[in-house]
Amino acid sequence: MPTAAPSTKGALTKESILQEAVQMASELGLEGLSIGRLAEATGMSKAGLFAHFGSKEELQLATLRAARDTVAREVFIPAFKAPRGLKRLLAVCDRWLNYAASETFRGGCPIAAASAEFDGRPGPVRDYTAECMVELRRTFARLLREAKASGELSKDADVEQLAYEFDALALGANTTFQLLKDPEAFARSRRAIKDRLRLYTAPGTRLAPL
Amino acid sequence: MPTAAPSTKGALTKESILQEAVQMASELGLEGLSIGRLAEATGMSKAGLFAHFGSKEELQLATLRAARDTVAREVFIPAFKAPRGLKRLLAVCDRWLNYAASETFRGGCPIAAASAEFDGRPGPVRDYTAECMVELRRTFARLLREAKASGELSKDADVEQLAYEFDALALGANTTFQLLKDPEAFARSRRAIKDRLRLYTAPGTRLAPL
DNA sequence: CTCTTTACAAAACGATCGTTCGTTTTATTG
DNA sequence: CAATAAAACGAACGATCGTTTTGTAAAGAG
Repeated sequence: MPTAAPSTKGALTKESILQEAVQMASELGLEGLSIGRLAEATGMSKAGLFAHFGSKEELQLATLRAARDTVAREVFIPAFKAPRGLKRLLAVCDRWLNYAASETFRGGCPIAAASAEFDGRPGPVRDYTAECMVELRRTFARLLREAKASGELSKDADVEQLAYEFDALALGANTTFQLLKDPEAFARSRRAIKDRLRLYTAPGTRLAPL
Repeated sequence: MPTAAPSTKGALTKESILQEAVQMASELGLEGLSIGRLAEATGMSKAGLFAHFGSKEELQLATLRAARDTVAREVFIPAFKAPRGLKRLLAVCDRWLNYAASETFRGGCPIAAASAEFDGRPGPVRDYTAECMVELRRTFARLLREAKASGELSKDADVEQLAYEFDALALGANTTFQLLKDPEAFARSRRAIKDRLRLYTAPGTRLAPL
């Protein structure tokens, strides 16, 4: 659910702060996202900015929520306009890879970055990150299940296994691209997903847009 | 090449420092690895510890080198005792996944963690991390090429593509396990690699130990 | 044993961290 | 307009960051 546009002054600046915050978090991580640096980038005072969140941890959570909203807006919502089943699954894959390849976030998906950063630090930030990460895989699994129910996907396809693999391939493309700056990663992940799906679909099935 | 055991006092304590450093880096990242915290953990003074490295960046690099030595010792060297080709490839996969699942590093592979942490921060740390990451994929590619040359692997297998996929699956297992603490990830990645390989090997080929 | 180098510690540096306190500016409302 | 509430500020807090300086004990070489 993308947050509705608010009108009050406070919520407005908070939005613009978070817009900058997600960029910083995608490049420097949620710890590198320091209040002083963020204040400078937004042209505010540390104290004024801080008051919007009350704690660094809440700023981190708000930043993650903003990133998740963006994913919903750029990936899930448009992809879900495709008809239920295989088409929708491919739309999610396609949109997510485009999202990761785009300049939406200068440092790649901030949620994926946070998941590596906080996987060893228990707390609400870690929990929320894990929830977001699981969301993608669960969506894959659900869409695969639908495709199976409708007969688009073979009965002997292991839905959870495929969802796991697609998840690893999507995230892997993001990681590889950020580290090596070589966009071939996206093509490779697309190809892997396509190849994998072909094994469980009727021969000649169109797998556009992948 | 694991560093030979040194004898001088300084090199000895430096080794014990790095032993603690890789653990910290695996849990908290290379930035979370602070000199004060590391000094406390090793029972030394900040200054005394610092003198061994001269800068934080050099400490980070030394920590990465130590982690890479461990990977060589626990994964590559033993796996390379397997005969060239498919067996050796499977040995590397198997050993790497065991390494990621083991308690060798409390927070998972420190190199994988560093690659997510530094992919947006240019400099020698980022460069070295990228080099280490590429090493795994290049090894996969080389072993696949050998397997292809020896006829173990079908002529129409895309070596680079498969190496990419195995890389994503190995790294993905590490990431997923660290975030969700569910060891099923390793079994899933093993299965995915095995399934993928079966497509390009003669029917009935043994894919132990995976 | 002596000399020299190496290894470590204690203390302090300036910078930055997250956070708090009062105050002042800016919006919103009656 | 005046009254009230919300938003932003400047200054300072203690803590920690990486780093430097200075001094001393231990280790290695002759």
